[in-house]
Amino acid sequence: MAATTNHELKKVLREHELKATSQRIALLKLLNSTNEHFDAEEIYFELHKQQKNVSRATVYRSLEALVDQQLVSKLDFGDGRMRYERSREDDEHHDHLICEQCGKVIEFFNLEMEAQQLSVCEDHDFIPSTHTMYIFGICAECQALEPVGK
Amino acid sequence: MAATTNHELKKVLREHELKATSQRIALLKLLNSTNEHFDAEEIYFELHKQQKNVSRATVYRSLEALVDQQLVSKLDFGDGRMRYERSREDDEHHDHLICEQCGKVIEFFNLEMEAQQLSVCEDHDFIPSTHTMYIFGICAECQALEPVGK
DNA sequence: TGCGTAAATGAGAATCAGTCTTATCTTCAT
DNA sequence: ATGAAGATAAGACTGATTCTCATTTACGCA
Repeated sequence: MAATTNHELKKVLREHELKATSQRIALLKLLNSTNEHFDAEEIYFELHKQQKNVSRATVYRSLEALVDQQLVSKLDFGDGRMRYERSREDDEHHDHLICEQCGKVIEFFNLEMEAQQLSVCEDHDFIPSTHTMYIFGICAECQALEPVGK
Repeated sequence: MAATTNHELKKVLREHELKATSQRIALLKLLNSTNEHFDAEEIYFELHKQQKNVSRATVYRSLEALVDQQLVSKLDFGDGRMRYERSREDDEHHDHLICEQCGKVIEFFNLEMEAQQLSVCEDHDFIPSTHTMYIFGICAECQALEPVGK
């Protein structure tokens, strides 16, 4: 889903049985253009910077629809608001390292970890649908700035 | 931290540089007496059932203090409110399987998974402090009720 | 054991993310 | 081009959590 032109995005939306409104196109275009993990308010703000005066309610409703259709991923960093990122072409799930100092988000994928998760589910006769895995800590840059050496 | 008497709890609180107020003692005692994952409102309600008329603000503030001192763990199941559980004696971290049908929470611990997490952190020169790992899906009982066979 | 002070609490106002309502537009199949 | 289904704007509303501030309590010290 690397679509970036209005026409392509329109097509993508229709393929997912969503009406191709200008608001949704703007939203998808924004998320497709960045690797940032925006929250709803930031998305609202970014759209307004682009003269796309989408209402807050529409930001939330559109994000919900796009998440349902897996065109967008919803992330919960545990700080009380949800973040959103474009979903990746490959269906490859990735998880996140989150720096508690600077807020940077580092993505990673670890096959062995995914395998272990499946194994745990099997052990408990549990059918997994999704998972969230966030590791909080201090990133390399922040370690350099404020040596935690002690 | 298997303390359960008022005296023991008082000692535990003082060891963590927290004033041993009756509210905090009641709260700790409640969480130590169960394996439930209560949210703040449930805790507020449970305390009132026991004639401990702790205010909501105090429930939140005390929980925060206890979490800071690692006497209590805070869990984010992603449904808009935080849950709290007593922290475990052994430092053994456990993670959660959460049934999307009935809300049941199954705890698990997987050494290999923890090892993989450390390895990921090393790869990224990242110093981990905590992590959250929740697997959402359907538990065995709910599968039996509503066969997902399909 | 009584005191003073820093810390904690209660009550309710305030905040903040997110959802809902309703009247008004758009999209798009026909 | 047209109308029904679906989407939007604006702001009210909700529910969880935090804040404010006046009052109370814990506890180290005299």
